[in-house]
Amino acid sequence: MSRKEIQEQRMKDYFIQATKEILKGEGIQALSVRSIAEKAGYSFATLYNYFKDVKELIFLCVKDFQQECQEYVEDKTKDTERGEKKIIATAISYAEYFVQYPSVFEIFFIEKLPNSAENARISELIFSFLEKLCQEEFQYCIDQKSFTAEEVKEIVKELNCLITGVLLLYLNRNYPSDYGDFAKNLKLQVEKTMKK
Amino acid sequence: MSRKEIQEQRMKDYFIQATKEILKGEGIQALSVRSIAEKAGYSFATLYNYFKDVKELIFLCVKDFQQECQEYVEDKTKDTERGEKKIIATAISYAEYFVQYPSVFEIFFIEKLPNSAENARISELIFSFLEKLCQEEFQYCIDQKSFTAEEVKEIVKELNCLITGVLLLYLNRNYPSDYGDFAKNLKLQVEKTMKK
DNA sequence: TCAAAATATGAACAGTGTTCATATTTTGTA
DNA sequence: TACAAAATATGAACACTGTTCATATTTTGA
Repeated sequence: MSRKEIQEQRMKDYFIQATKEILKGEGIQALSVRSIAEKAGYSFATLYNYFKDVKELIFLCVKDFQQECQEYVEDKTKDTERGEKKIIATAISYAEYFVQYPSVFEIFFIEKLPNSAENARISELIFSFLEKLCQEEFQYCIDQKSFTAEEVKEIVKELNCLITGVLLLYLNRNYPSDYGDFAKNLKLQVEKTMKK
Repeated sequence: MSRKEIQEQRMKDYFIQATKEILKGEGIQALSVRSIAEKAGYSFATLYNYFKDVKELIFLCVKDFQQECQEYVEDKTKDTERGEKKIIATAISYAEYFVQYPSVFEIFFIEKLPNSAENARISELIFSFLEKLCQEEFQYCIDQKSFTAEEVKEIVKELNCLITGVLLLYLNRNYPSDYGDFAKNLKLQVEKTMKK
């Protein structure tokens, strides 16, 4: 990276960092071009010298949040025995992360992405993320002959859709209204999906 | 209803009708207090003499859309044989309706509801809607002893979460990117859920 | 017919994202 | 070191958003 590129990336990181902090703290309803710039210590207009619009900035946070989520999941599941149990624990921890940071769920699944080749890649990053988290463990299951590769493909898709829906209904429609019920339901359904 | 109440309801209906038309036509991104009022033939300020805010107006459309969706589903499934097959057809038609009207999906599952007793009722209306659509047929299955009441309770919950997730990923993250793949996946997963 | 009540309305406000001309700073050369 | 040129930061302005409120208009009833 040239001197210039380093400096430019540093500027971008200030804005990205500010965006992440607001999303994890005050939440997405507090996020605006002006609030981001203020937290970064610049004018809102400066932001436009580094990003084409605020959506670009927002979606640049996805990778960082995924990294953080992955670390959360790995820590939560590190003592779980390998195989099916670990996959279940991974899926549940993945969901827990979004309950803890609802605004991250919004960015990942709700915030609109204008159609473009770049955004298609971001989209893919998002919807293949759970698969990525479980990949190693599913491979282990295939090696152990507890699942075929074909079965795994279907299960991953189903887990992904299921958990996304469970989260959306809980976070946006308060269903179930109690967190305990949500967690119980999540566990039950994830286990069921693994059993089929 | 008193004369006054009739007139007031009529005014409300003008705004509700306008809102529904915009949502089904130009979509939610074209929906604003001013666009609704213009379509209704009044000033935007008049709207506030009948609704406390635009959210109240938007969520008053839910019942109408559910009615419409129900008619769509009933028409699509009227020739399907009773029992499990009809439930599957119902769930798929339900999803199809939202693919046809993505803005209705937004209202139902994405648009934020401020916390209140009134909104809790709207929320319940939404997340129990699929159950309502399938209720009669599930009862038939219970009577036929193909499912127990306990099983039905779990299956309904799972169908609900699953379809919500499938729709969210398709409509907001273009996953899968092809409608055919979406429909195939939807069918497969609904059938799987019924089989467990 | 006319006062009183009900209703409709535009101005105004605070917020949003974005653009652009300009002020400021940094850079490289003379 | 001085200065012109390029790079960068910025506030004003614009077109939107939802909402409030004083006021203009219409309807009602005596």
